[in-house]
Amino acid sequence: MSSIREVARRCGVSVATVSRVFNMPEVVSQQTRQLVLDMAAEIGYLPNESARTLATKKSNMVGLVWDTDHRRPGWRHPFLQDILVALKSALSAHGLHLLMLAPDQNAGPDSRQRFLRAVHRHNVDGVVIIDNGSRDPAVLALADAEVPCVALDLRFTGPTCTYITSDNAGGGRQAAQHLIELGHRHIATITGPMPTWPAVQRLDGFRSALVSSGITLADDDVVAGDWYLDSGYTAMKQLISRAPRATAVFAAGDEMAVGALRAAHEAGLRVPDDIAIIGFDDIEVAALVPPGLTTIAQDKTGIGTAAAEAIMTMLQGTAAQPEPTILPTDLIVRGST
Amino acid sequence: MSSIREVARRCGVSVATVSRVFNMPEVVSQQTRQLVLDMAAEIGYLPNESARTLATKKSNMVGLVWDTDHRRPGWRHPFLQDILVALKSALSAHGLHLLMLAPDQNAGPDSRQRFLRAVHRHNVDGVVIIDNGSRDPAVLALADAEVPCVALDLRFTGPTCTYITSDNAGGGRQAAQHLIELGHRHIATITGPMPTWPAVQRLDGFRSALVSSGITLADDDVVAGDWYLDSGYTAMKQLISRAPRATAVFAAGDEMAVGALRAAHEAGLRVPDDIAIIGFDDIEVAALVPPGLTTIAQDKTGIGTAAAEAIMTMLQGTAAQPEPTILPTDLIVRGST
DNA sequence: CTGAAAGCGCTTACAG
DNA sequence: CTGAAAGCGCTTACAG
Repeated sequence: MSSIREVARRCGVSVATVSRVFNMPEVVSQQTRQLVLDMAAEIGYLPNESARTLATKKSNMVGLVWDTDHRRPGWRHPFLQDILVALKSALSAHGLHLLMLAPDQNAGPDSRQRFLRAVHRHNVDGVVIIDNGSRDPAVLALADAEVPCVALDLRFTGPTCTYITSDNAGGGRQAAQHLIELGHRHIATITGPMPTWPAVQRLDGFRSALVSSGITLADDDVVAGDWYLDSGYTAMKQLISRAPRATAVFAAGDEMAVGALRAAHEAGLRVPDDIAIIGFDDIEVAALVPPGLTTIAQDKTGIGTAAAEAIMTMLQGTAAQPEPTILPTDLIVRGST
Repeated sequence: MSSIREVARRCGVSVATVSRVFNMPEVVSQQTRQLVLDMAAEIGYLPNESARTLATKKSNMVGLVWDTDHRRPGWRHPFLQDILVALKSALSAHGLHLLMLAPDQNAGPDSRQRFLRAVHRHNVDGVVIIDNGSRDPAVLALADAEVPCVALDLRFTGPTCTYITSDNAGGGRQAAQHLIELGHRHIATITGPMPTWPAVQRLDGFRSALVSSGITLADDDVVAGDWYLDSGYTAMKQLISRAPRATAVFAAGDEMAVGALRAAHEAGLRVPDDIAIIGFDDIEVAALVPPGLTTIAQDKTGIGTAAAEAIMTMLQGTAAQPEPTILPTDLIVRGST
């Protein structure tokens, strides 16, 4: 790799000038600039980011924390790829790269420091956190640090933190309204794992919309799942066994809804005639499982893009931290309601 | 951030000694070592990776190239998350981080250099390439560079290159054998996009196993898809319209198989009684779509892990580049055959 | 086993 | 508009 010295030498200028050509081009004369640019292109000069980071304390890398909990190896995000694509392309348009942060080796596996250490060692400028619902203390520790953070689906606050989330309460409301409009009066729900924020919000919104229509959610008609398919299947079986049985079920996540669909099917119930089912997320399968899953769609691309924008505003360093972004959800009607 | 100087000062030793404690601990006296270690822990010293990279030319970062083609924004990997998890955790066990390489801003969007430049600027030690079937010249350019590369599902060769792939031909054979054992004699197939390597291999294996049993694949019974659901749907309609109609179909990817399933359903055909369908990949949906998709499973975790191991061997720099890894596939029988 | 010194490739006041 | 010089935080021969 040719260094800045090499191009300076060949151009007969100082390294400072070459540096300026790349960092504050307006300050160098048109003629010198062109000379340097041409020479750089000719010999394939590329600034060394490590050296630059060392000198400026800015790495142009944002850390990605995700899949954090070594005790939950099976955890999967329902639409990670969509988020990643949007996030990465929005960041790269501004010259930022994404570094997947691995827990620091020298911190213990349970150390609260294991991400923070990685953040500092690698000089990442900011971090994006994709929640996995585990309340990992090492993730929470990032909030206390002075590094800009944006969390997804996690109420992450602090002087340099903000978060992005779908309007989970609103989505829950949409689900309820849809079912009510279809004439359902006895409605049940399968919630997410209960202390988690999205699960709570979706339930709250759902319940409040029912209440507005004079419908109450019986305790027996609320069963918690864990977002995954099997839990939806089990929960649905439980709901089906009740008498009288609900005529509609809101599953707070599509995977669980698919499990519920299967349980209904096995019980010989027709969907939506005997029982209607509505999910949440709009994952790919939703359109594929017969009779097609009606669901509340999250704006997956919007989430990734908003995360990128939030982190970039914070890196600008101008304003205070950006307000949390709450993205609207969308009712997608398919065959299951 | 406290620097190496600070801990040296506090311990009354030279920075060289502190550096040795972290990089060649066996060479410093037990007593000094402990002193330094304690002090480092006390003041929270963390080596700065940028400075280290600058000095050693090794960054402990491996680049990830994926989703490379800006002209194909909709491209999705069927099991990216599984690969990522396995790759990341295997790498991080060795202190390596994954940097998602964004195309270099200053190369044109079509420049063959756009990944290579990012590789050099960021001093990544190696790169993992996840193929998207696009033959992006900027990806191919990585093969000519001197940086260690391992590609997934892409026959990537060169002095510092190797690749990982499932045994696509073997999987194709397994699919054929399964159908033959079930008594099928008139068999059709929906292939992947045709010049791509996995598509070709799967078809070759499939066809050769048929031939071994004295069955030939009629030209009309071979329809190409593009891996995605819709193409499977369309291809299946076409196959169904043939007379005589095949009694079994091998779709070379699960997404396409799901589309085929739908087409069969819409045509009023019972699966597997009227027509059997077998897929390839074993993605999550395979188990979810009724009647359950029989498929040839890829070892998703194995692929990620193998990629990590290959890159680490190359970084060791001892041997020549590692041999390509061909991972066995697995027949998973469900309801569709 | 340890230290002094040079060097990795850049940026940025400070002068001019 | 440009250059000389110091500094970013580390590693690594070279001596001892």
